[in-house]
Amino acid sequence: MPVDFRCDCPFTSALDVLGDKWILVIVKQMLTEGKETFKDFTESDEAIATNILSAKLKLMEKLGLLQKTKRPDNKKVNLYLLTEKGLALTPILVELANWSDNNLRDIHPDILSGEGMQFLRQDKTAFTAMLLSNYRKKLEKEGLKARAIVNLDI
Amino acid sequence: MPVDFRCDCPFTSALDVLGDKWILVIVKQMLTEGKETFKDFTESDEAIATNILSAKLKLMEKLGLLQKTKRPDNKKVNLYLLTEKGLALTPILVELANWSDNNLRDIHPDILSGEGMQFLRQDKTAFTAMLLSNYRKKLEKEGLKARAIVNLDI
DNA sequence: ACTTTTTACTTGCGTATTGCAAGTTATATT
DNA sequence: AATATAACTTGCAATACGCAAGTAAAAAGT
Repeated sequence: MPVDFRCDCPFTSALDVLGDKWILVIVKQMLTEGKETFKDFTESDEAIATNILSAKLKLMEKLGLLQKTKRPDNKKVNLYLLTEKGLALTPILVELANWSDNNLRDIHPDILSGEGMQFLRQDKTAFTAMLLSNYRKKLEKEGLKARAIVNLDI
Repeated sequence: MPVDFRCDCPFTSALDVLGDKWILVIVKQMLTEGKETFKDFTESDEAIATNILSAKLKLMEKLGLLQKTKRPDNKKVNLYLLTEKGLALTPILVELANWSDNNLRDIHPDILSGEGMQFLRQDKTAFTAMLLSNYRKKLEKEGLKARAIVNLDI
């Protein structure tokens, strides 16, 4: 699974890495739902299978999108945390959500329009900045406080 | 192939539709390389297989991302042209290219840095607007002029 | 101390998507 | 009328995805 690039186009190369059904969903869950452990991800709405989750987390670590660590007081639970390279995916996610909001409702009427989406509609840039700032705050606290939930009910 | 949605999350729903290796590449080729016929797509750098191309074009038409038409004087050649819903994907593509430009060079050093990418780096918004405006100009001419190339050598 | 639960996986197997090569049909060109 | 071109389809191999079950190590409960 070492990602082979089709050509030198920056658009296509991004899709060689991100063009699947799971990687960006996992980033979303970390960024907007505060998920950080293997268990967290398996309990999500999207219901990722454990074998795929395992493979994707490994790949994402290899790609440098996330880092695998542990809390000093717990040898069992692994923490998966976004790196800067992973955090840099935020604007892509925001554009994806924005596109769904504007263009997918005809074939999928139940798409959520919660507080988060309304914020996004008003100010995309501020929404992106908020997600990043929340996650960075969470990272700072990591190791001390057990959990700094970022859940926004998108 | 009727796209089934995993849940009601706008992020995830976008990926249910766009989360594959080809749809956004096809949109990119239309938007930045002036591709519009079946033949055009098969001749690309990315080398999409004809069976996959056929399936994806059908799906994209069904999703309303593109429209299939012909020129009045030619019954053989099909034209695939982006709709507004398809054009609305432009900001996503721009963010993808921008992410590659900034984060993928370590594992893929040959990523292009042409004129287009330099424009993108300087002003993402203006770059997006330029792509859209170029494509709309091309659409206007369609039917009269044979080809309004948008090729930017990204 | 020892039994149970929790977490983080792996393995096996079936299904779905992707990819290659070759073939087919209709239209256009010579 | 013969050849070439465009737009496909079909068959089959390879890869990715998905479910269910099982395992190992650490933590929690008694």
